[in-house]
Amino acid sequence: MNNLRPAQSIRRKSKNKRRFPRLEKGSFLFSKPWKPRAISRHSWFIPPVLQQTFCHLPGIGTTTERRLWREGIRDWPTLITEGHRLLHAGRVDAVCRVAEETIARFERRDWTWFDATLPSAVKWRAFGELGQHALYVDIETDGGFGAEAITVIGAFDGVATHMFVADRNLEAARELIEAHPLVVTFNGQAFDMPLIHERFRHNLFNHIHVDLRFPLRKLGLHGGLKLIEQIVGLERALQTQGLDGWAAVRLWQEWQAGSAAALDLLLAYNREDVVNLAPLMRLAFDRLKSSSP
DNA sequence: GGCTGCAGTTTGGATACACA
DNA sequence: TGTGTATCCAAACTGCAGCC
Repeated sequence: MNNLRPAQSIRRKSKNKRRFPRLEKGSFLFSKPWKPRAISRHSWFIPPVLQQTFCHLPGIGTTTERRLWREGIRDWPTLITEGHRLLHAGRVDAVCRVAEETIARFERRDWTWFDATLPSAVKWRAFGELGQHALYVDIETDGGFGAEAITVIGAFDGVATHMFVADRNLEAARELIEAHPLVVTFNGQAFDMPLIHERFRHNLFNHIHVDLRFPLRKLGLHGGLKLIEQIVGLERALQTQGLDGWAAVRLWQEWQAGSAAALDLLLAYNREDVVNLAPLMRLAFDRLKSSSP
């Protein structure tokens, strides 16, 4: 039987060799120090969880993964040296081969490989290793669905927000997205990221993309982003309360018609979207991590 | 060696969902 | 409303162990 998940095997295969910021200490595969940046809301300790992930290996599902954890196997090198006593003999070679490749890809920071290989349900674990370098992204469109429909790309890097507007500086968003190994969105798997990839089609990003919609749903947080924000107690400014994606379309049309205030409000709305993704990601990571053995 | 049962993984279709 | 993905669930499949 083919052990590759079809949806994963046909995904983007980037050979992008761009270099990205080195990770914080705590990642056993990282030897050189990463130059600290400005004070960040991400400056809490975040444990490495991605490196305890085995369910992307052939023949290993969540059940076997949990059994490996129970047996004290908590990283890929240990799995390679001790896995033979816990895995079916016929699978050990294949598992070790992919585990070795996983380590090599991790050392090379080939996040595109992880993005294509990790089951979507566990991509949130990448926040453990890459959370300090996460970029929270949200786009607005003119109502259409296509690369040219993008009107605004908003991004929050944990310190500052960055707004990119069509016909002004939209292309500059590509550089910011390129520079981050972890991109966090809400429903971006189906909407934001396909459009962004189409828009910057001449570039191959190297990042792991976490769509918060699904981790939050695992935690029982159903509904759209605004509803979930209310549930967890995230507040919005008075001026942007009640706005939604369709309002963003209308505001863009008003701006095109000459209303500068409409663009200001649109950017304020998008800015809140991306800023609120950060605490939601942290919440999802903390709760899902604590629910794992 | 062949059969059977079991545990675990994979597959594929239907459905739900959230975005603008 | 169109889009695209994840999730759910049942069925099929794989590999192993035990038994004869």
